[in-house]
Amino acid sequence: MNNEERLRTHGLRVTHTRMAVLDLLQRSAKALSQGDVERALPEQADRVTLFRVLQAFEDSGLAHRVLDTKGVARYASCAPGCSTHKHHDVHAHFRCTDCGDVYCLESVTLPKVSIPKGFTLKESHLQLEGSCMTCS
Amino acid sequence: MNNEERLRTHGLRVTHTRMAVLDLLQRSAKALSQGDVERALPEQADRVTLFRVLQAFEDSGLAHRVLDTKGVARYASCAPGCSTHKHHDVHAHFRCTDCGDVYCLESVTLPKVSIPKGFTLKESHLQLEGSCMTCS
DNA sequence: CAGTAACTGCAACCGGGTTGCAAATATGGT
DNA sequence: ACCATATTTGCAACCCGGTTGCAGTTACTG
Repeated sequence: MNNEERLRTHGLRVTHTRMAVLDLLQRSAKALSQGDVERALPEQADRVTLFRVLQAFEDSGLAHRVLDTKGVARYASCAPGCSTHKHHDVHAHFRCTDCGDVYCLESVTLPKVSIPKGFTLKESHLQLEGSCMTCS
Repeated sequence: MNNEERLRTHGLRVTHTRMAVLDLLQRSAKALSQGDVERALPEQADRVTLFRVLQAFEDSGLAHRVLDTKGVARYASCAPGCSTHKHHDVHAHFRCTDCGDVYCLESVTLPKVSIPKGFTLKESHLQLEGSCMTCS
């Protein structure tokens, strides 16, 4: 399935910006912030548009969102199985404390945990920190 | 050891604001944002001062910092064993997706994980999300 | 190819994080 | 108790990411 179909099947219209951003996310090994996307895009788009495009991607299940060490949102393209509000974002994330980059580690599986009563667990995220291959 | 000694042994001068903030953090079951502290404090202090107080607490090992679901920093008082830049912040954090509050779960232990080569692991954080006892 | 709903761009606002500097204050020595 | 000094505070100001409202533009439907 190409990106055009992918947008359509997630209920989004096909526009230049969306195609470009989706393409960018899929090529990237790291999760990208809105600023990263803004800089990487050939023709520049309004930052609000990029904000809404990334927001739409997350809502529709095309991308998932992680916070970097600074608390800034970064986006990475989802596995094909994800759909609207049903993310399968069950992998760990590695945040480099030197460059701030975020990588998705598909290989690391999440542990089962038991939590105190009164709390209802919906999701768990494992965040690893250290140096990435280029910084260490 | 009382809070005054605690400040001194961590190399910080004893001031009204610091005493108040430290007291506040220790009484709270949740991690507090700078805004939370600002609102909770009896006599109001400048937001920059609070920012620096919390920063100093983190640097000196009096408190540790977690990001909430919005990426905003929240602080919780450390275990007595923590010292300058040597945090023992090895517990999991529970973030309530309804009210945004963050709780430290001392009971949940972190799993050992193996990461891809090229990466150097320094810290790991387990973030749990769901509803807290008051929201669920 | 016309109508409509969706998307974009702009201006503007918000709040957290951060710095530089001058005034106030905690601490150690006399 | 007082002085000198290094630390801490308050203020003004700035940056940046996130967010909204609205008017103009564009993608899809029939």
